[in-house]
Amino acid sequence: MRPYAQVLEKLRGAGLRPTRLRLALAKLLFENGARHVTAEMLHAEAQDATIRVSLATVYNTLHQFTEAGLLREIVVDPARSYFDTTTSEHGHFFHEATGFLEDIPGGTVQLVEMPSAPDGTKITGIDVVVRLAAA
Amino acid sequence: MRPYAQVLEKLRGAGLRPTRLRLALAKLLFENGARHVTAEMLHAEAQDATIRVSLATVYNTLHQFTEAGLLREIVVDPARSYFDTTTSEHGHFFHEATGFLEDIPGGTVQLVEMPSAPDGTKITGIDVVVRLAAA
DNA sequence: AGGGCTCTTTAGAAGCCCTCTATTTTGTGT
DNA sequence: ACACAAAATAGAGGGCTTCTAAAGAGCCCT
Repeated sequence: MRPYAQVLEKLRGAGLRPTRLRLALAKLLFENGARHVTAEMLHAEAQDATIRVSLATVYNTLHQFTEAGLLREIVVDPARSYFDTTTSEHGHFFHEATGFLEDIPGGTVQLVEMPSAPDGTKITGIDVVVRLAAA
Repeated sequence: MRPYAQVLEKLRGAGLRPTRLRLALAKLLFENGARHVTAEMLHAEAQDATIRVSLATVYNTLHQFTEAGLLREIVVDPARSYFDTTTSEHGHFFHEATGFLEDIPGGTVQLVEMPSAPDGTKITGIDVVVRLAAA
């Protein structure tokens, strides 16, 4: 198999130099389905895959990917930042007890009415987070 | 005027001892209309009103009020926690550049369809945040 | 291919919110 | 008032994230 062809294209398309680490992290992120990761999770995963990378680089990379539109940052937990590999508009379930974050399945969560942005502003994103506890 | 009657009732109703600082902070919070404050903002305000209170107490108080249902915590910014004096379900505009948080006016933001909670969980809250940038 | 310039990566320190701890202060029921 | 329990405090400590300065890797041009 040609392991890096896809992610390589992805990085090129985003105008990011395809460095070794970016390729490796991109592979972890984008070749395992829809994912929601924290910096620490991704760092640990990289270690497990014997990719030597510093936590600072993981943060850098996540932010660069986010700016390039490959990731979307989801703010649900004051203590941690999550990054979502699905960048289109969609809602999330957040399990408060475990910190597990997942997409809301079954089509997009939609608002009855689009709120109109205050004067002098424009809407850059709409986040819908449904918080969950054990039943 | 009888300055503390209202907030006193509020604290009593929530089962919180009406201490001097709680009364003072509650007054700042609840007698100035709908508000969205961070711990630091409230602390600064208290100082300005010549209320000597430590930041730790402000945090304690905000959390106690939140648990008692007098406030609602809004997670919009990874760097800061906001507390909202309006506790009913409603959406927010968040001005990313300034950190200013406000209610979405004109009736409640509503979802087209209520998502069903995953097995073994129950919904504890739904947050809708509309992010804004300068037009 | 090699040189040089720029962009990346790194480790460690530092920053920022926020929480914890141990002590002092305040409120409350008797 | 008294004594007990709850609350407030200062300061240290913690966790996540960012910064800094130095080393390394990628890329373009000849």
